[in-house]
Amino acid sequence: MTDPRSASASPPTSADVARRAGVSRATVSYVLNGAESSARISEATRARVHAAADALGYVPHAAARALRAGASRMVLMSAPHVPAGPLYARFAHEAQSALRLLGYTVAHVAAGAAGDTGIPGVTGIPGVTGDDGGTGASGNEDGTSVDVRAWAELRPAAAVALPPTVLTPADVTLLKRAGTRAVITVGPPRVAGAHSLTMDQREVGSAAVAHLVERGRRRVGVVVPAEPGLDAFARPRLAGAHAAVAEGSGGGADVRMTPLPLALTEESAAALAARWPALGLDAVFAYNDEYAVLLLRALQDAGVRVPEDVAVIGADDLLAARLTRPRLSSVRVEHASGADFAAYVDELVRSPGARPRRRRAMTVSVTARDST
Amino acid sequence: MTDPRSASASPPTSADVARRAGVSRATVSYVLNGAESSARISEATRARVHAAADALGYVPHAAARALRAGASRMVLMSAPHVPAGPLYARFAHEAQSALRLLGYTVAHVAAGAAGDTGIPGVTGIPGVTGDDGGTGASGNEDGTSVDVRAWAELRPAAAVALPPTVLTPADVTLLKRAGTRAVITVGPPRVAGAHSLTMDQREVGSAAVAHLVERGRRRVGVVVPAEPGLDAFARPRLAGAHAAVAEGSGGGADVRMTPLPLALTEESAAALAARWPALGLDAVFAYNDEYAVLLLRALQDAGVRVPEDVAVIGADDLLAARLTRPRLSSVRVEHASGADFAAYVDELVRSPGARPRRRRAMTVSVTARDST
DNA sequence: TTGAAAGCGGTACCAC
DNA sequence: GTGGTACCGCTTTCAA
Repeated sequence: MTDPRSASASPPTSADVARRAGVSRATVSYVLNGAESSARISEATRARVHAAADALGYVPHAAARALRAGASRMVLMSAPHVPAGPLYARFAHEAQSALRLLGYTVAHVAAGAAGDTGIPGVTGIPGVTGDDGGTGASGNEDGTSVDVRAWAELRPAAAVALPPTVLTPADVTLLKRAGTRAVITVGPPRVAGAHSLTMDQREVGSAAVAHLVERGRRRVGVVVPAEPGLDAFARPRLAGAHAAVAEGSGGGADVRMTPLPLALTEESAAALAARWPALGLDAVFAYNDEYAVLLLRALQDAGVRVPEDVAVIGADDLLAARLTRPRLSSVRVEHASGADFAAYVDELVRSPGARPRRRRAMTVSVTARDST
Repeated sequence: MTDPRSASASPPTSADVARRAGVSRATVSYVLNGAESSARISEATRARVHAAADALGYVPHAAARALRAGASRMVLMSAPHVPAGPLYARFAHEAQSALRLLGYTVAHVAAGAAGDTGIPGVTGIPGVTGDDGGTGASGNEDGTSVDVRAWAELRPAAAVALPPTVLTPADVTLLKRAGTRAVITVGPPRVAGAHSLTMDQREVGSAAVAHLVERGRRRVGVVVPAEPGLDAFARPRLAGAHAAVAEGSGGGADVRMTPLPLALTEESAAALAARWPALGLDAVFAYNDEYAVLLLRALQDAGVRVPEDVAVIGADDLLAARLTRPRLSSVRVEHASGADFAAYVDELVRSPGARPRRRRAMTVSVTARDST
């Protein structure tokens, strides 16, 4: 039971516990951390210490411990700027659980715009940043974003940049310099001095277009979300679509590609559908099942027949793709399991000397249904 | 420019910077924190310090600073166990940005199952936890979950429990005892010694059922997701539905309520639709637009007419609700803005003495379309 | 079996 | 204008 007069006084320290138990701080540390190395503490003493700690509601101070230990067991992962898709969220969550099982404390921290560096006294409120008269706020004129400084200050064991976050080589250098044992980027395969888990969204575009070409389509529209936050995914998917035709996966057939900006609103979809005949397309890859469903509906309302007039394929294989008529074909994305990822991180933390490597973290396949 | 021979050596400390700049650690601290109180440092010295810090890639150690300062500017927020909905994600993200603007470092940490306490040496790997022979792992027989201990160890300025996370009174006590200035629960209005932002999902159920009753429906089915992770939202929504009829919002009309378990799969929906006639319902509130779309489709495939035979209403007003035929009515949920929330947190941190209060963080309204 | 003491990296008070 | 220096809370030798 925690002491009733809770809130007020300052948090109990190990010294408080020691005093209450009538022992030294060292003994408290031994008992509470309970490693085999300190098995030589009398049962009675241990009981007294535990009782005192409980009574006081003692919780060790992570910062003090980390400071003393020199290394933390914290894994920092970037939090997505935008509401991410469900499969993506699942991956992040799985990874988090698996890492905790390995003894790491996982924290998702925003990788967003500048602001502050977490300094107790100095807030990021506009107007405060200019007052140090030096050569600029805090150095880092070389492109290192402020967020990464905040990360480095936390001295994590590992730092994981999930898309759409990107790390510059300078970011990686800074983190490593700060003792981060594993710096990992997940996403596009650009190396940067960091280890990486490739999750190349281009493959999604390639697979979609390859499928359409296989089905005999030659004039392919590619929906590009107007929503800015999706760029990090959308651009590579479009690029992959282009790459597919460049490599001539259609057996040398000459395929025409048309990017189609589309916002996630009915109006936008209706507008696109209205000018559809003029576009002269016989297929469309819609970035995502969500966009695909929206477009499909608008096309049908405009009298365009799917798949007769135009083949439609989405991606991510969401439930929504199975609920339309016709049922939507989709590029299914299979992520590496969170457990695998966690093991990878752990391995890297243990042997930080290892040369940066790349691993595939994603495989794609086409689920063909009735819309193509 | 950061030093090329990056990775190897241990991270530079302020002492390293001092040595390189030929000054004392105190001076380094003054220059780098650049408060007006230290305006009496010569311009030349400041330049030398900055240059040294840059050259070394120096980043202050957050733990050391927090230790010294006694208080951190960290806000801990629970990360959802399950992929949360988009509006919810938006709220979380907005809050995060706004808090950063106020000078806080926000970290989302999992509030999941037990495991470890982040202790450097001791992992949570099965088999390691039993070896301290005491009265149990680390005390806490009173229900305080392990996660909260991990939170408390980090000595955050504020702790925010987002649904579906719940905090017990013991959790709250522990956190406050650890110096957390603001402990806030967002979600169901149970107070617990903590401040709270009520976001009562029951209102969603009430609004939906009230709408259906108003439309003259009397035998109402309520879809309850079979997915376990959604309980925290689903249960209160169902409860709210019941409450609506109990309070007789239908003007004393006697309304029958039937819970309908449904998994987010076509099979499950088809099965439910198959036994629909036997259920004798004239309306259904489907938890969510996602479930509503799924059910709507299955009902239509089974020959049930919407809204003639049965009125269907969803919730969350997702885009999907506007893409079905008929278009789906939905309970729209309006969250408090992230900025408001951030301001609330900040206020609480500044005046931790304040008595626990409740605030509404959500308002609901029905968007009537063609399905009811 | 237990205690004393030296730091981990930063900050800030008080001298010089 | 700058440099000592005493902490913050915890871990971990080394003695006793």
